[in-house]
Amino acid sequence: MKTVIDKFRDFNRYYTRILGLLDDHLLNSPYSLVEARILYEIHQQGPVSASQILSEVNMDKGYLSKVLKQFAKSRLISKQRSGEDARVSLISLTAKGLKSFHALNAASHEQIEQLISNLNKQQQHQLIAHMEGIRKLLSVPAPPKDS
Amino acid sequence: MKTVIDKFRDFNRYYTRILGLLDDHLLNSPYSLVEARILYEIHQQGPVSASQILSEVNMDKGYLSKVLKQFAKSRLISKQRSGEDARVSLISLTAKGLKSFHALNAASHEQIEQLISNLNKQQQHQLIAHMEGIRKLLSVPAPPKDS
DNA sequence: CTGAATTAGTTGATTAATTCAACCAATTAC
DNA sequence: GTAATTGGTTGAATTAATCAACTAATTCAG
Repeated sequence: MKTVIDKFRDFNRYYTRILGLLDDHLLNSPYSLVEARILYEIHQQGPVSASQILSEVNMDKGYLSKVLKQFAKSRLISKQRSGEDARVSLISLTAKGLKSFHALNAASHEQIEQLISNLNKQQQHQLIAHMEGIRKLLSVPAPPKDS
Repeated sequence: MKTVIDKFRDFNRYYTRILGLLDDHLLNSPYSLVEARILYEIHQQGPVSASQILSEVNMDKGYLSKVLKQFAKSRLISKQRSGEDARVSLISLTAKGLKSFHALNAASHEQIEQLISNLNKQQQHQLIAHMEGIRKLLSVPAPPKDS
């Protein structure tokens, strides 16, 4: 009999594949998965510092710096020095960057739409309920020590 | 209000991160995520051909060939020509490969254990139920055309 | 049967992705 | 004020991944 942990790992393999499929299709765009994710974060968080992005995305800061440099070079983002702390640059999407983001977004949206196209409304909501259930459970805090 | 698709994508970002965390920790091993996955498939499927692995894992066949070559060089796997079809090699783990696999496996197991350590039995089963629910829903087939 | 097309897998060349440590400049802590 | 820390950049190096060309074995079509 499979243990809870085995089943968890089964799901991880399964979902890795789902995510992989989505990426592949998304890759009619010139952006890699992480680039897309970075664009997303910049879009989401308005003017944002590199370290704020890092705290969301979990990657090497040197690498992020290079990706951002590329983005700046191709005019997807603009940087503005923070008044509060002159070390940090606040990054925003340019109009061009926003456009790229929207294109990516639409492609990704379409992929998911495809994926759930066979589900009726009720099933779709069940699906989301499962996802939210997982998140909730995986963020259950440790019980307080009764010291 | 967020749509079903938006929520689905939220979950994808969330779960990407979960998977990323697991990988990172797994990477006290000398193996990359895909290498680990390949070892897993060889272990799982007994003597297996490269193309069978490809059908599970979804990667470039040239790249897989190189990874397998490395594995062979470091004596993790052995190849044996298939009697049925002389083009295919059937791949198995050597004793050394099995040992490496077990080490990886134990590390991965431990990670998950950690992740669910705050959950009681009932919550753990809920978690698995959610995962299985997702799998089931995402494999709902298209309705037959009533032609 | 015979030649054309397909399939399994390999290889070399090339590009893309990622890491790493050293580093500068600004800020905070002592 | 000086030391330590933080935000970010850079160059060098390594690793990962792609791609097309290729060999050899197999299948398919006539």
